[in-house]
Amino acid sequence: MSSQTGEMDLRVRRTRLALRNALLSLIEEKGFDSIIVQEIADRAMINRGTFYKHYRDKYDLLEQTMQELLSELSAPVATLLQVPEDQAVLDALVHWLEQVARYASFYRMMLGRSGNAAFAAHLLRYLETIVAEEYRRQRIKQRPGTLEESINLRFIAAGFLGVTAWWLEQKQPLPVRDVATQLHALLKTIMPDPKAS
Amino acid sequence: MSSQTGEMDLRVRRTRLALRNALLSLIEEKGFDSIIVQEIADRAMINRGTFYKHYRDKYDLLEQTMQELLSELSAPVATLLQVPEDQAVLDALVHWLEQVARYASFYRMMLGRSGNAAFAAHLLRYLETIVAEEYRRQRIKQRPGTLEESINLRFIAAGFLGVTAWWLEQKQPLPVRDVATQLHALLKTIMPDPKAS
Amino acid sequence: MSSQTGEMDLRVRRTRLALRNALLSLIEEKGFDSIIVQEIADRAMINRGTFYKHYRDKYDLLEQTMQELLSELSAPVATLLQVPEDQAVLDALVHWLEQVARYASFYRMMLGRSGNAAFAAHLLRYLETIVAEEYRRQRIKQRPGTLEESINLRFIAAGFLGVTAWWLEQKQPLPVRDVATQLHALLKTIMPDPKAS
Amino acid sequence: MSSQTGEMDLRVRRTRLALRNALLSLIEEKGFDSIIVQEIADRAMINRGTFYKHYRDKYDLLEQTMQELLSELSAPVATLLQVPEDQAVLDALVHWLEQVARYASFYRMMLGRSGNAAFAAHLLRYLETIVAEEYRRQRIKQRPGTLEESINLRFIAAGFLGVTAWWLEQKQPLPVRDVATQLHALLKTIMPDPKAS
DNA sequence: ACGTAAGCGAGACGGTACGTCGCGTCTTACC
DNA sequence: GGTAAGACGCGACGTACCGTCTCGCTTACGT
Repeated sequence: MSSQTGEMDLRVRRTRLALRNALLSLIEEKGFDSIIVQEIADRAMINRGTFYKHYRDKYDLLEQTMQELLSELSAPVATLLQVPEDQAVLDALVHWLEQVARYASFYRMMLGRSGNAAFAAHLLRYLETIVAEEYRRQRIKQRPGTLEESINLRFIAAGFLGVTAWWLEQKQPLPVRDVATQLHALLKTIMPDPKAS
Repeated sequence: MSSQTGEMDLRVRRTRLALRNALLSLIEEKGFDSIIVQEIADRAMINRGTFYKHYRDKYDLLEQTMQELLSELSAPVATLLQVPEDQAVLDALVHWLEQVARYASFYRMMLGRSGNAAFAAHLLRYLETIVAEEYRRQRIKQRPGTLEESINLRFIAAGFLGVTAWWLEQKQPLPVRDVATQLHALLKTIMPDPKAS
Repeated sequence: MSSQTGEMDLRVRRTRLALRNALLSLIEEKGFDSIIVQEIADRAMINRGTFYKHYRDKYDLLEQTMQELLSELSAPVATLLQVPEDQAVLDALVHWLEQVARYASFYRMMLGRSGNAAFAAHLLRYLETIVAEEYRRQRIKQRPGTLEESINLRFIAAGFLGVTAWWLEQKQPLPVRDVATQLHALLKTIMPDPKAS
Repeated sequence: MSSQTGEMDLRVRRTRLALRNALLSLIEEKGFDSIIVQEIADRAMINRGTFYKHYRDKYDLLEQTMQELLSELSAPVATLLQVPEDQAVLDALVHWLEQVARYASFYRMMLGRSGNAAFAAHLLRYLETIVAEEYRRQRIKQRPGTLEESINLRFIAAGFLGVTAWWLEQKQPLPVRDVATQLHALLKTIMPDPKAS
């Protein structure tokens, strides 16, 4: 049941990959809630019993799949933001949107009205961390832990996630760059200029 | 199965009220998803079969309950915002938070990680409408339907909802006024000053 | 889950009867062990889930069915043996064999090599009681509870059951009367003549 | 999968012995039916897969184990009965009971209410052969194959097995000699005296 | 004594059946 | 007509064993 990726039995890795992909494609088609384990197993072309050898239930599979997607996001964003340039933030935004776009239908479903609150909460928490770090990086003179700061952090993270969801909802896809630019503008407006404060 | 409130059989109104309250209290205790119809019926002290005489399923009951809560919100907010004063916006914010606070545990659950995406989407849509009207009221010089405007609207509405959820998550309740003030400040920062533009 | 026969819901009685008959016919065809619950339900044309509303598992159903069959046996045999005639014993034997013959295929299976030990033990115990009563009726001068008596009782009951099983195993059915007569002869040989002792 | 004992690989013999003993001890503890292959393997301290290298399933293992036990019985009994003395029969009875006693808990389980019909049938068949030979040895004037003879044979064999099971059921073990004597008496009563007929 | 085929441990996998749970529908009888 | 009581069909759940199948390691046997 553990999730090491490296040194495992080939069959195990094959099976888990198949399950992961089955889940993703099913979510794209009909959302998460209405999926039943038999469907996942069918699509992955493994036996239902085998599913339970690897995951406790469909929520467990979702959890682990989520972790993997998130870890594809985290590292590069962190790297980008190490450069203290204004450009870095824009790059990070672009990277975020592009990454989301890679699994667009998946994220659209998970963030939509028949989506999954836990998933959104997970992403939200992640975004909050990023924004918090950015605050610190810009040495913004808000005492951490302040009421003011907490509210601002959550406001930005939630707004950010909201716009991402909005972007995914559009019938015809809007260019990443345009959305990133507008988000960047919003962030600059809302994040107090360190020199000015 | 219809939802008129006024002229119905007394027994019917009693039954529906009991079901509504049962649902609310159960959501506060364990969230919506894990609730089963039998529990609602038990707590409402009615027969399970009777439940189905009134509602298609638990989602139907939630839907109708949701509508009722929302309609308690809408009217006053609309009224408040008719006054073209800066103060009006703050009042509206205060009213929103107070209203949410009346059913704090309910909203906390529905907006939390084991919450319900449809519910959140519903609220989000409502907030977006309010913010859009406010934009129009302030005659902000953004061409409606623009990319820019759509993004800003969603950003603000989502940020707003995010902060509300954050507020509900706090162990010890923060004063409505403080949160409203900070939100007001954020809104003033982010909504372009009509005179300046 | 209780087994009252009288005052129950009509549907319940219909369902249980169907299950009982399904079980009996299935046992005749393939023995008890290899039967699965789904088969019983299929043949009784009820849903598998409903089966579990009435019986804990297939063993429970067997148990209760067994009780019913046995109670069809007991009463008349007891009555017959109340007459202190030699003829009475023969009559009882005939009745026993005839009763078994009514469900011949069922008993054949349950007493055969793919049969069920618990069932055989059940019958054996019943026969032992009958024989013990007969001993008492004939005022046989064996101190009850003696080693001698216990062994004799068991020997007769087991021999009796063995012959019944043997009779059922025959391809072409032997006349009840012949078998009963021979058994009667054996019993007279083995049961010490009260006058002689 | 074959069962030669002599010339096999040491490891194979070790493994099979371990499995046989594991089976026997498990049967003593909980009867045969409820045993699962994993348990046998665990107790024998071999891998479950290895079990299937040697036996088709647990019934196969039982079968072979049974054969071994039976062959320990047969030979001496046959020998004893060659002597045409009355004493020989008693000796054979004693030997039978003693042999059964060596694996008392095993036989107790296999012949008890949670026992195995196939096993009992097996023993019964064996006993029937013995009794049949004894009939022949005593030149009893019953035409073989008669209804009368068949019934008597089965009656005696079944009675015999029944008493053996009864003996095993007793909490405190009764002396072999007493039971053998009583059985002997029964046999003499029931088997028609050749001289007299 | 040693190389090699066999035995074996470890464990993934496809199956089948289990007993349970929750759903939504229905019927009967009561008020 | 609104309810209570509860049987029923249905479908999914998570679990338990089954028998089969690699894959390497280890060990007894034959030369």
